[in-house]
Amino acid sequence: MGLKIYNTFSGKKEDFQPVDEEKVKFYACGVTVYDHCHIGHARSAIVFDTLYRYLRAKGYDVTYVRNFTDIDDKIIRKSIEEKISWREVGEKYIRSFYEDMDALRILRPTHEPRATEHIDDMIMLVEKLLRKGHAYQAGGDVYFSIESFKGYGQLSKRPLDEMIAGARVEVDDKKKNPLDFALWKSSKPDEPSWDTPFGSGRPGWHIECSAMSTKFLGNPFDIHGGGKDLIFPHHENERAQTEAATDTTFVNYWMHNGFVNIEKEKMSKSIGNTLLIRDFLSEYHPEVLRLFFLSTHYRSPVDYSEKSIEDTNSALHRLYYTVERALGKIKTKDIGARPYSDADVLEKEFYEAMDDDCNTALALAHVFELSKMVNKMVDEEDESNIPHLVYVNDLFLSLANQLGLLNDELNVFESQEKMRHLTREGLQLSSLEKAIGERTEARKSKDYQKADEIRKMLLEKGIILLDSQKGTEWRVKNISAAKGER
RNA sequence: GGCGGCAUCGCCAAGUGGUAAGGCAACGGUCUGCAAAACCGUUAUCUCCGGUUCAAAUCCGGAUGCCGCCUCCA
Repeated sequence: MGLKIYNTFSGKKEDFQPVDEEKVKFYACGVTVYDHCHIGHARSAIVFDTLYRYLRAKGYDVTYVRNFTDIDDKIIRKSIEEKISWREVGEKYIRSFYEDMDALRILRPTHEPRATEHIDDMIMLVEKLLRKGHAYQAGGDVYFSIESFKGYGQLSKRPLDEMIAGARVEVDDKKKNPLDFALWKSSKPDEPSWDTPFGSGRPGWHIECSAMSTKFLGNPFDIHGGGKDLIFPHHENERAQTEAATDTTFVNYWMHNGFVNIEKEKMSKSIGNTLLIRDFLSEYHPEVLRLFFLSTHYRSPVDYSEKSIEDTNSALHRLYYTVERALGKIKTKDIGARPYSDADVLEKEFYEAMDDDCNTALALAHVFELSKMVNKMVDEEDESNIPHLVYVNDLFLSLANQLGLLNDELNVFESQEKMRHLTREGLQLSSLEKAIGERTEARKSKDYQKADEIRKMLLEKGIILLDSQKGTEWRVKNISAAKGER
């Protein structure tokens, strides 16, 4: 089994061959810390988190670097708005970022450098580019000369002359070529700046990723990832300046994830339809978002809609209940597992799917089939198959975990949702329990009319009652289903 | 204007040459005092036209319709 990765550079799926046989060096573009993260950031983080988990599961020693851009025009603007220093802006939103990412169970990368911690590395890189004639100074700024790098445009596949002709490029007299981009910018008097041999100022946007990826991973390194929008100009420019400076390949595999639309519309600040991760999490369990994104191939656009999220929510519940049922049947931890070949087939297919450019949608299909297999075994009368059940359930859980799913105990998963629901409906847990108690009494005395009234009354508040030998439990009714009835 | 992508069951979504995964929803059945959950069963020939091939959702050409990027953006 070999991993294949779709490489944006070649436009093809390629066999993955790391520079070092055992190791993978992986860089993903992080965020600019000037605001809370939205679900588009979440998608990128989840996609590359999944890749990170999978590479590790395959036995690679992975060095994963994800940066923070903590100096930039937007941060400066925000610091004026919020009347705090630009450093405080960065601190504030880095904290926010971690809260969101931790909630989503995004694993921490190996290194998370901040741009301003590596100003010296950037200065060295700019100096090198000046020395080699790939950059020039103009009015306090330093620009990269794209004509000095013959491969410019190869990543984004744009013919140079047409890009200039297309001419939505800002005209700037200081630049020799309109497509030249800033490596270093002079600062205005009240802006943050660093002293350098080529004048005081602050870094251009692209230079940080070149400097930090090279520092932590060397050249070339294996995988560079980010959102599709970063292909041009960010990654094109990173590539140009790094390869021009080092005369070696910068990156072997470029990976880009697709965008998130909301209700069929592009999510953007100007339309005002951005959905923050924290707002999503106040309504749903974090794994709902992960399962939702993993249900679509990472390179395709995905349309966020309330219905899709509700569907995903139902699907996730099903997986959780499968585990509950299995554990209920297994009861004790002491039962040994006995291999089951039908499950092994699904495991193999799971890995084949993941090997095929991280086809998580297909991999998930196999997880659902395992879920079905577990449920079937739970329903079997014959207890002699329990060791098989133990085996299949373990496999089911481990593959789900590998995708970052089913991390919680069911009661934790459910209780969060129940509390959110009670709050939304303005219900007290105690009064709910009282009503359930009354119904239990009514059922005991065979007063089914009263019992049904209570069931119906609670159903109107989105609460489903489940009677079993163990007593009556309650669950939150799927919201979209509830809406259909009202 | 340039570059690129997409069109598969009611909805979401895999599938790049051999007669279509999975999820959600729906319906029938088992179970239940009634329900729910779970399980079993049922529900598609892949936008249209033409071509290549023994064979195409999958390759080629064309049409139509969506969308993204080219400017900060995950």
